[in-house]
Amino acid sequence: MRKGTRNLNERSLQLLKTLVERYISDGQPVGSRVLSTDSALNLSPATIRNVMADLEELGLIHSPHTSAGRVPTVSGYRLFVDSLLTVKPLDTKELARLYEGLSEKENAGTMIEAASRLIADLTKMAGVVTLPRRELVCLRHIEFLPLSHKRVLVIFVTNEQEVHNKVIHTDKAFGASELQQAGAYLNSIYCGHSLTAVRAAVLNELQADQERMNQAMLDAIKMAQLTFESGNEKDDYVLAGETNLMGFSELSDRNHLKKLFEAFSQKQDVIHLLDQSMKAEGVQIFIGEESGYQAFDHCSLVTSSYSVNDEVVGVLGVIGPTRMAYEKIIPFIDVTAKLLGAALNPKTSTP
Amino acid sequence: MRKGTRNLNERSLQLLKTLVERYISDGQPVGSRVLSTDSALNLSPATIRNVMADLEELGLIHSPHTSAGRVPTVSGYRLFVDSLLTVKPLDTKELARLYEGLSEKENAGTMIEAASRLIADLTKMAGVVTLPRRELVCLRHIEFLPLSHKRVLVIFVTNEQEVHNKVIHTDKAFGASELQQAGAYLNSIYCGHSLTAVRAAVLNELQADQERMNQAMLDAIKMAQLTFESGNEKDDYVLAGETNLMGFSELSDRNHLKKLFEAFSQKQDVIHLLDQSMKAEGVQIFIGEESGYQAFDHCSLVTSSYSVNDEVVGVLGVIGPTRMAYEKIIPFIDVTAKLLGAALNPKTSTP
DNA sequence: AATTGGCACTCAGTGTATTGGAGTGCTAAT
DNA sequence: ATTAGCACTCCAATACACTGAGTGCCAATT
Repeated sequence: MRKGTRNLNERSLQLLKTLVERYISDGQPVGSRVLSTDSALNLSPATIRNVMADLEELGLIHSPHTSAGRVPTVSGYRLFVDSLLTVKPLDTKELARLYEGLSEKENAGTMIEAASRLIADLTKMAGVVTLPRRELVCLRHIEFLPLSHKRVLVIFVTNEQEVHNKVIHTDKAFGASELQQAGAYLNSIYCGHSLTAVRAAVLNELQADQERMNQAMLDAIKMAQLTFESGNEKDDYVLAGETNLMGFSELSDRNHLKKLFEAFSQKQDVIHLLDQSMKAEGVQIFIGEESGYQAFDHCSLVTSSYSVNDEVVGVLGVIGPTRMAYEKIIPFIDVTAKLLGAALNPKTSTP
Repeated sequence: MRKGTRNLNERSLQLLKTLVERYISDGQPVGSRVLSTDSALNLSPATIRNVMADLEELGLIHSPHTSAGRVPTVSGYRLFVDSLLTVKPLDTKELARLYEGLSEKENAGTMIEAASRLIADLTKMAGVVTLPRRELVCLRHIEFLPLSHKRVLVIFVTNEQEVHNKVIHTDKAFGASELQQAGAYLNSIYCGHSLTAVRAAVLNELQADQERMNQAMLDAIKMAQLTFESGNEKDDYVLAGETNLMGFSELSDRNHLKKLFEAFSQKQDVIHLLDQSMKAEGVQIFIGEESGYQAFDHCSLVTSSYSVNDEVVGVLGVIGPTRMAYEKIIPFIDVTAKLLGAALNPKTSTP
């Protein structure tokens, strides 16, 4: 505490910065000697040791054991990322690959897949991209087909040229032609509206005075209600390059790896985490335990929401070890999100 | 070679059998001493050593190093599985869980998923189930929607209540009503036919004399041709419990594990392998390198095709380390395949 | 007061030697 | 044909010394 008075002056921050940079590039605990030559400060190792002792006391760095160098802690990384980092501009080759890879895709789904794959390939880590939020998507076509036992297969197409389907249970059995009529009716009034709007309108109709509607219209509305009721949107994401993570020595522990992959296949935790970063615009970073999920304890997650028409519709990101090249990854994710948003923009969609 | 004359008599087979059984249950190389007490043969360790030397010369077992016990080789496992194995009847609890888990499912897709999950959970290894072959599936409904740039979105539903969709590129631009007519036409003549039948019929129509058809019919046929042309059926499978494999020490090597998981996510090799076992009826087993795919070098794969109406439509199986309890897994997979086939039988499908 | 050189200390990692135990192969005896 | 006995091999564990990197602290220097 004696030296606590000069906590975090310019110089110690500079040293923390070079320490983190050095550790990120080497993966070895970095000692006072290398730091002395590595930093432009021209200080002797002894001085640096004093500073490092301070940084350690502040919980920014940490020594694996007595005679090892120092390693950044989560708080150390956090400080580095928040205030010390000098982002590197994106490599033009990478930019070109991104640009090329995100164009000329059939529909939103394949685009998302391409984005995830690109992130994984270019970062050599795992890429993840959520599907665009369904609420912001427009209904293009809806249709009902009869099944047995009062069940109906609903098929609906959105403006992203994505086909969704769902089985609903109705009160009574319908024939094919009745269902066709219902579909035609719903198409005529709801086509082009967003799914949220449709849901709201349908609820409204049901609660409103129903006398002006005939039975067929009422049935149609009821089926629409069943189709678009909430709980429907099991948000999903596309993951790519998980196997890249198996190469990192810091994730080599079998148990950690297992936890991580279990989280991937259960999806739930990942979705929660991604949902959080959907709230904020721009790049967000979760370092190590910050995420709050044990499975990601030794990972960092760099995400960015992506938008279509200035409206946030999804999130993409990269998952890797805490020791990752944030200064490159952050701008990379930022740009990728923007490119994906632009590529998804339905300027070329059918009228 | 001196003792080659008494290769593989009853006794040595008996010893091989207990050796394999012991190794499967313990995971430790088994030596002459344990084998002497374990087998009911009442032989001294020395005698057993002689026999083991023979077995080793035949390539059935192998010593990791001079002073370790013996471990079965691939051929050893093969012989064991083919002729020595005494299958254990299926645990009634497991049977009950299987039975329960495979009933009451919405459609084929969820059934397949349930099956895969059940296999993984009950064996503590990885479960894999292919989707039912599309050729044996009937067309129930087909429909076209216009997209921009002479592209058309095709949606078709099969008798399993599965919805498929595909984007096709047409020669000219169609309007919504034209496409609707085309769909109606195709529905009227091809509904209820298997997809292979439809493909064949469509090709036939195109090659036949086209004078009796009007332009609209011709367009419809052409679109059907584009929809069902081969290369369409990207066969797929559902994998569950991959993470279970990370617990096995014999697969702990990071490199092997990575290869294996890459194979899982690329799917291609797995599909080829499963395709092979589709040809044979009943249970098939690939042990270690037998599969021919490097990724599975240290794994065994126990599969069985499953049938609906006496027609093989898919394969299911379990992937685990070569050291697995074959005597339990084999009947388990056998039964699961039969139950899945029965559960998929569309006795309750819509008329 | 800040910086530095010097020094003792700690600790992971490595190499070497030793030992015990498990298991084998071979041979001679039964 | 089987077995007991014995020499041999190899792994695994243990102990020990030694090195090198890095630290903490103190006293000297600026």
